[in-house]
Amino acid sequence: MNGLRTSELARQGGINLESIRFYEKQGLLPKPPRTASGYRMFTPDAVRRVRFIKRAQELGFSLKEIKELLALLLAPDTTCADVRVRAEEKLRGIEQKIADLRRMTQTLAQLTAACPGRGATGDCPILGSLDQANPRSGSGS
Amino acid sequence: MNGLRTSELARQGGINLESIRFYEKQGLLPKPPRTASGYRMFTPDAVRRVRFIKRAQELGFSLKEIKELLALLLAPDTTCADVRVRAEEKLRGIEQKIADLRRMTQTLAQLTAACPGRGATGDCPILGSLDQANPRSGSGS
DNA sequence: CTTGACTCGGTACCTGCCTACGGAGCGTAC
DNA sequence: GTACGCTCCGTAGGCAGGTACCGAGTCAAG
Repeated sequence: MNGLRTSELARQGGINLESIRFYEKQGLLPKPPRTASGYRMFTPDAVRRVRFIKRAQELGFSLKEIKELLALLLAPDTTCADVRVRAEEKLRGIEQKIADLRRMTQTLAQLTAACPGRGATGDCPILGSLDQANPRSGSGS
Repeated sequence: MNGLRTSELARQGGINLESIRFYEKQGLLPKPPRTASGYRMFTPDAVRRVRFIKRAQELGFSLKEIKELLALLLAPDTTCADVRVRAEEKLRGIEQKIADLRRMTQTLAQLTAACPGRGATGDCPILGSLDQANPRSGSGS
């Protein structure tokens, strides 16, 4: 038999062996045929699949979303548009996250800039800001 | 007694009642004195503490880090510099996350731009890219 | 005194993504 | 034929940050 064993798929896919079984359980990898004694026999196709999953993860897709992408991929009547919609949604989601994080960095940057870097904590604008109920991250009205 | 009860602290702090007990267990809130029958009696100070936690969370600090911040805040010999170091570390961490996310959006944006939005999935650059082992997120060499 | 709202504590559950363990069976090299 | 390593499976654990449930006790009003 020339199918890949689990560990070989894990190696070629660059993930942990246990993750293979985990993905299979989650429905991300198709249940492969087995040898008479129950060993999984993966085709090289499975390596592509694993890499697909990894790449999609790197693009910010959750396993759940990747599962949907894979379902789309396999559905005969899926169009490119279906896929693009997912990508665009994800894009917007990530942009939203970036905006959130940027607000955080702005506030943090302002606070660290205002912090003299010495003296007691009582004068620290960072702690001071955190202690305010509703700080405007500067001198409020 | 004029101490706040748990639910009142939760309300004023803007968090769930159960979270109060959770934070206490995690060491984020000091164990408050109790009435004879075991009810927690919080001082108004606890409201500040809860809001501190919430604000720090909004700035991207994990509960673990917030606990450290609070410890700093309470240590008598903490200087402003100690606090600023934390804030700067967090700032760098968040900037790193932003950079990661931006790479994702760039790739996704390129892919969706390249996607015609119609036709079969076989032609879809998005799925195609995910299927590649080592895509350069554009037209490779 | 009873009712109803509140609180207590512990524990279990949740999402997301794995990772580890243990005991059994399989396969191959020597 | 046996020793070693790989594989099987189910289950448990772990991080983060809570949320939910339960039975029992408490408090204040009527």
